[in-house]
Amino acid sequence: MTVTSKSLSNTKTVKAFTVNKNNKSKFVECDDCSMNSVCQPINTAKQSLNLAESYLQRRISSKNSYILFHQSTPLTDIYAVSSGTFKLCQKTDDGEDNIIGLRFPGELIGEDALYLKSYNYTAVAIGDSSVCKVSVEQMTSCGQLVPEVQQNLIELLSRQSYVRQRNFQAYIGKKSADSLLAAFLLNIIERNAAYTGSNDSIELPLSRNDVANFLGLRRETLSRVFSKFQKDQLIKVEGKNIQLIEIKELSRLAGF
Amino acid sequence: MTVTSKSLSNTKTVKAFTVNKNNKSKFVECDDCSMNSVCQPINTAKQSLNLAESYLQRRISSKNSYILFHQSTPLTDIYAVSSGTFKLCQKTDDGEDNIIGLRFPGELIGEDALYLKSYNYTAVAIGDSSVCKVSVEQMTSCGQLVPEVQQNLIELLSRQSYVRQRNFQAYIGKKSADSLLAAFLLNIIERNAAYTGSNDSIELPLSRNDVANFLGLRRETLSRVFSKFQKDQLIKVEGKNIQLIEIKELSRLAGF
DNA sequence: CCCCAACCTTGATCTAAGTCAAAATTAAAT
DNA sequence: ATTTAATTTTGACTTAGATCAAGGTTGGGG
Repeated sequence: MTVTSKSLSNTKTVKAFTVNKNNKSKFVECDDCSMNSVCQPINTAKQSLNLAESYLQRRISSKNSYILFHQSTPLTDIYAVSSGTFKLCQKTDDGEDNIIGLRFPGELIGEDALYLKSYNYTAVAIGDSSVCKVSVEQMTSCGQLVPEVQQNLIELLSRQSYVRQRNFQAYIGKKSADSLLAAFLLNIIERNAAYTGSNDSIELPLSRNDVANFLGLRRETLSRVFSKFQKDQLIKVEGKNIQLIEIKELSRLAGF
Repeated sequence: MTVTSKSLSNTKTVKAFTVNKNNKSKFVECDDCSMNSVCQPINTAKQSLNLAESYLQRRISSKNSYILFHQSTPLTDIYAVSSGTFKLCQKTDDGEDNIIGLRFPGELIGEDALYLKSYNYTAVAIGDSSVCKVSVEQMTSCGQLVPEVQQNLIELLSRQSYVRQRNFQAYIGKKSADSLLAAFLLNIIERNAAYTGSNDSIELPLSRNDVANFLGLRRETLSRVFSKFQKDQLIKVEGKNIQLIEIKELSRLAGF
């Protein structure tokens, strides 16, 4: 069962660190986290492994604009967002910061550096956030002793492979502002659904500027599309909260 | 060294199946193939594993328009292109075929289905092509016996994670036809460089229509940009052959 | 070799997004 | 609470790409 999910570990999911749904800065449930496969307790016939002492640090908090790591520095850790949001940025030649990805609770950051051993973007917290952190070096040496660790890493990577492909598909070949925004809203709400418990609304921490940057639109254009979507009763916006009203129509616009 | 490349296997690379560089339909060198890590001979202290008999089939050839697998069918195999090109397509609601990816020699197809266990696009050969094929089920049972197989799968997935991220970055946030085409040309030539031996030209098997579809442009627009790039002496086009002349300028246009 | 079909290019208009400028709203700071 | 700064929205105009239409190429089959 090399590439099957839920390999061994009938051990219970770690829920000690999650708090209630009403709390604004709640943490994602471990069950809903992409890191899950490599940070559940591992009990084999021979030994029980204390992850915290081996390679795992849970729920490290960080303030707005905190930088997890810088572009072009050597890989040391991979992270999972446990609360808040992170943006992944690259500097362009003209010094502009380009947002090339977003990460929400339960999603990984930096795992794509496993191959080249160095990060190829800068990861920045948007608002108060927190992460769980896995030391690659330490996990690696663990993996040599405990095969289950390897198995779990395979699960993590194959799941992530799927997530990335899906993300790519969401945006490739889209050009119109309408379809881009529709795809964006559906994409981020889906990615946050397990965490927020809602599949039609989100508390969007990004500025319009950041969204426009990510989608490759001008902020004025994005603003107009937001206005149009509201006028046409496709979405409802209240401050940072965005609620989808006509999901069918938005899906059609997005080409899903 | 769980996630390090070149784990064990000091065994020689399989080169028996490659032919000379001048041959039009040559096969990619195994050294340059993403599948490499899982299809090299494995010799452990205890046993020598015959991959061909276990889970691997080499160089299965296919003609133009051959379909490797269909969207929404269960995962059975993952493939590496050994010659030719494949396009990954999804049907849109209005019946149109949407190209959401391309795969060149040495690249994987279908590995992103490991997580959900079903393919989420249709893979179609463009021109005469061939693939190497790994049976997931068989490899999986092998992995339970031979830990090196697991290790090799980790390498494969982490490398692929990087490749995908890079691919995503190439297109996200790009809107202008110039930057899209520049990014596309640089991207595909880079991805083919090891295979073709050239880092400034390519024999592009796709129709303009397919390229336009993939980039989300109209074929007329794409054609105009091609014309402009030629007029400005950025590229030279002769039939299916495209040669980059001003790589610096193209990189600037692409925002790299 | 010629014909037909598929593919590619070019031209003329139209439309959607970019640009520039200013007003309005929201957030931060004193 | 009031001022100031930052962000967002709206308007007028320009430009790049889409659309519609026609003319060229290329390539395979008789």
